[in-house]
Amino acid sequence: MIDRINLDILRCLRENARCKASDISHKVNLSVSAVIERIRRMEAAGIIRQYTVLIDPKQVGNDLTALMEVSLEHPKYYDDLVDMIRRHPNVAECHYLTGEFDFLLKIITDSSASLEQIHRTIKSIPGVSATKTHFVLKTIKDEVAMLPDHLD
Amino acid sequence: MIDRINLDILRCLRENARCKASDISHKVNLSVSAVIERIRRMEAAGIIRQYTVLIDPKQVGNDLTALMEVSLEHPKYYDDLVDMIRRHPNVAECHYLTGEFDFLLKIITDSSASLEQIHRTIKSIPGVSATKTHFVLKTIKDEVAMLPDHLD
DNA sequence: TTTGAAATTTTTATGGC
DNA sequence: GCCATAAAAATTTCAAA
Repeated sequence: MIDRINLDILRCLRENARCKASDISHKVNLSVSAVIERIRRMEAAGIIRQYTVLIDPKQVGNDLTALMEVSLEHPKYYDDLVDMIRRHPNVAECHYLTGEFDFLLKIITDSSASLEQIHRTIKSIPGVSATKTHFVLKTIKDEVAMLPDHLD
Repeated sequence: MIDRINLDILRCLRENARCKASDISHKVNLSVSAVIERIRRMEAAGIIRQYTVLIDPKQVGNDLTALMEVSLEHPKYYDDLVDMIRRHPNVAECHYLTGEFDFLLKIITDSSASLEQIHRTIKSIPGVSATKTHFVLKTIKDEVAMLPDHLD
């Protein structure tokens, strides 16, 4: 399914999800119909999950990013915590991890006052035994769609 | 610039960056022309940074995610490290932080063998004094375009 | 799976409010 | 800023290889 051509198509779409099938067809040397057919297949197979837009956080009033380490005192609290996290509008990412803390959350908000509020909310989730917050001073890199390089 | 209407437009585009301007125009009760004009303005202003695609990592052979804490022994190594990180194909995110380590990297790759190689590469970057790696057991949440809720 | 061409839909351009 | 229309361009469909 993922051959050299589909990888090139994905690269085009990653760079600009709104690019025209005719542009892609030139780059991959295939007809427009074939390109569209391949894209449809990748959508149906779930390889392409979603077309989306990257927004400048600062211009929509989200000027503050923080990473928060969260630990649970017992795994029985896992499901409830996950539910809360999924619903929280300021949690952009949440990963369950190996190591000395259990979760790492990326929090995006507009002010330190708001972060303080969020921090308090998370600390009060049942089972949360410890948190540690790191402010993001600068985001060096932030890529969303990683593609393998081993087919090149 | 970011009023209620533009926020609704961004919500549509976030859900599906390829959705038709006519669909958006129905949802926000505006003409197709007005919708397109507002989108063009947000592109020009840099509010809309990029249209992109979310890809299922597993289906393209990226089955392993890790978070790596990295510390520098001296700030003079900052620029070179940043250059290396930006060019590294398996580093999806890199944030410069406050706290007891300096950077947090998100690494996406296909195997633990490959992660071991990447880990060695990063440890050998000049100035890197310490690293600590956390395996991602499960990604609970991963949103790319956060929008403010205070205009609702 | 790919292609090419017709049918349909969308986008762009423009003039007026 | 917004709208409506017309022209241009894109996508979808479909028969055929």
